[in-house]
Amino acid sequence: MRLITWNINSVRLRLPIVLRLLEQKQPDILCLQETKCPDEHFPHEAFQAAGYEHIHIHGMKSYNGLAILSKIPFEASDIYHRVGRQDCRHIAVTLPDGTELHNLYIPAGGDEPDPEVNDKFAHKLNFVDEMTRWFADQYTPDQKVIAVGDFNIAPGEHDVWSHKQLLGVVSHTPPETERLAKMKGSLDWVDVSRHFVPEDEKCYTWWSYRNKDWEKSNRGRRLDHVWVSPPLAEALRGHEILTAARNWEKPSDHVPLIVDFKL
DNA sequence: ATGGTCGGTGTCCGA
Repeated sequence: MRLITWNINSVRLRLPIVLRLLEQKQPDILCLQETKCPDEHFPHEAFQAAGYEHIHIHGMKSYNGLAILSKIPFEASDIYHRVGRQDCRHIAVTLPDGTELHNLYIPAGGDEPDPEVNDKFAHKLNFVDEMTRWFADQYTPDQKVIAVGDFNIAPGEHDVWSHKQLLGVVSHTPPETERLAKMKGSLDWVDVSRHFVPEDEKCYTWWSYRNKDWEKSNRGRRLDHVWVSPPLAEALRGHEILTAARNWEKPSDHVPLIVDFKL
């Protein structure tokens, strides 16, 4: 089974390159974040024509929004974590073998890393705390669970281009990385990118739009993640960060993260 | 130390 996660920052604007990804990489399941599209405007037909018959979406006007597109049938869940807001940041489906797949878009958190003065940062921390509690309550580590998405946190020293320079920058601050570590403990999750890429090797999935020469300066961050519960770790077969997609026409600032399983 | 660019929407907000 091939699974891809990608923050595409508008599904309507990005439709041509999403179809290109499907054509090139032929995933069984594609999880999208930041679709920025109300459900009634979601381009179902284009994805169904590409072979992705099974679609679960949760979108809204202008912001946020998620989609799971699949060749494999699934049962859509009606669980959504909103954490005090009307945001669309969490959807889930159950696969035929019972594996539960969660697609997450954790809040970015604004600029100021102080929950006292910045509501968006407070919301981000609360969101991670709530997901941590919920995963621990909902599951035990022997169950098959996958969590993917744009977590908007680069947890490790080598998940950012400069650990020292980003310690005070939202996405890599200790309150965020400590909370994400707790969330990782909620189900003894395996961080799939670090399962395949050594801990001391730089690894990024996002490069800012503000840096035109993103490839040369390479000031990236690893904000996108695939986590699996322990029983699925032995099924992992491969992993690719499709950095080339950052140079596709009208690119997203995130690139696809591809994971292969033998199930 | 600062500002740099996107997308959706509506003349700004969120990333």
